[in-house]
Amino acid sequence: MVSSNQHTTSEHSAGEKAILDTAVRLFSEHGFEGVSMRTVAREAGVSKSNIYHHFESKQALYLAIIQSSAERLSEMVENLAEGKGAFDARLREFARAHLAHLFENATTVRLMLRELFAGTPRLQRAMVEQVVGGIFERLFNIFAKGQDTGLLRPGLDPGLCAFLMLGADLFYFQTHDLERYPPLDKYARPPERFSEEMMDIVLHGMLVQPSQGRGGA
Amino acid sequence: MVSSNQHTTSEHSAGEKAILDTAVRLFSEHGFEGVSMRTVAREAGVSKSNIYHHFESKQALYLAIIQSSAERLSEMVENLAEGKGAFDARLREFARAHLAHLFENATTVRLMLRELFAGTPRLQRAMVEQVVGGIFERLFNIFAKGQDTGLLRPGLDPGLCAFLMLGADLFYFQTHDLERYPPLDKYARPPERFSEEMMDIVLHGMLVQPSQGRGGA
DNA sequence: ATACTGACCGACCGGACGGTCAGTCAGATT
DNA sequence: AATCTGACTGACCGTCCGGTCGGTCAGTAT
Repeated sequence: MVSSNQHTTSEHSAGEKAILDTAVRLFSEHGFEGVSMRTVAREAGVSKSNIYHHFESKQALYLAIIQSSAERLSEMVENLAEGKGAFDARLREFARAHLAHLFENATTVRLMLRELFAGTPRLQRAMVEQVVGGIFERLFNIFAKGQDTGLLRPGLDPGLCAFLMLGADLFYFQTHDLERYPPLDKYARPPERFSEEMMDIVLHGMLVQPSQGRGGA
Repeated sequence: MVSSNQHTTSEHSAGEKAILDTAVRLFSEHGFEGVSMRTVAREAGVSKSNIYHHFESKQALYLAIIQSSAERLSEMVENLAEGKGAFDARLREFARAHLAHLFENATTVRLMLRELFAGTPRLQRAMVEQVVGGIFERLFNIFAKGQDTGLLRPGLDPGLCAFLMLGADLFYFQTHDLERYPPLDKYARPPERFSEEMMDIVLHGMLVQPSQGRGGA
């Protein structure tokens, strides 16, 4: 009675949770082929057989992790940055929140990127439809609306604008670990500064009337 | 006498070349852990023992491929785009040539990106120093010179400008295969058009006096 | 002719792989 | 008390892994 709250609140036993947590970490670090079921079992503190009790196969375990990661990311995109403020302020806030979101969920994001860039076509398609497409179209709509209201340069493709913004964030995330090696270390900057300066460049190319944004030295 | 030109011209036997060609293809597609020596041998049309006759270990084979790929990429960067033309024209040409270069050496580039983003710190460092750093600093110098001559907005960091340009190209290269899936397929464009429009956006944000570049509208 | 070399091969090794299975055990159901 | 269920385990299977070894064979130098 005292501790019988497991199946009502979580649907996962303690072992299953340990398996999932360990697997998402290992798969995101070493990829599908780079992780053995024995390693997952050892690091999760359970037997290998126990994993097969909860998941049909290694593929099934991987799929479960990918899907739960995708759902988690999709949910978090909902709270990124919506209607408030001026056009450029909204965009800046979106970029800042998106980049912060990437680093806060680094493990999950790395797993998704790995699958996106090197996974099976089947999963790539699912991932684009369920996760990437959503983020992209959300940003696309902001740009399209900005163009309707005359704030975005008429000749530009809102899709390309969205692509550049998301790409800059993702590429910064991907390369962030490489900044410690020379000669790149001289040019390193923390995420917040990157987001600010990146949007400074991008926006002044996109806006009809480039407002200085932040004071500008 | 008739066909004794092998060790003088290439230093590689036919078998070794087949091994190298096959291995670079397989490793770039499936990564180090995703490729077995048996597979390399079978697809190269040689025995597994033959690979070990030419290379000490799987690691050694992988390293040889990474290094030769790095050298090949470094060489090709030499011929990218140097001094001729106006500031913005040079940058546009650099971006166009760089992107074309990525697609022409897709296999090699994919291998390098894999190692850069998910490899061992040891190799990451070497790669940054020998390959990435060179490309980056070359582009950095173009921007720095442009700032000295008053063509680049004074407040901007040339390093960030170089990062954004290279990042846009590389991110486009990475995501190019994903453009066929909805909803991204609606926004797809060929590399040449991407390079043009991307530079249009980026340059108008970077230049003090944005010259229209190519005719506009 | 002899000796040597480098490219190449088939058979084999110990170990790790993904996966299976019979069975234990605690706790809820009857 | 008997039964059932789901979490969990250790021992085991066949396969594939990276790597080794003894040996063949064509070409070359002596």
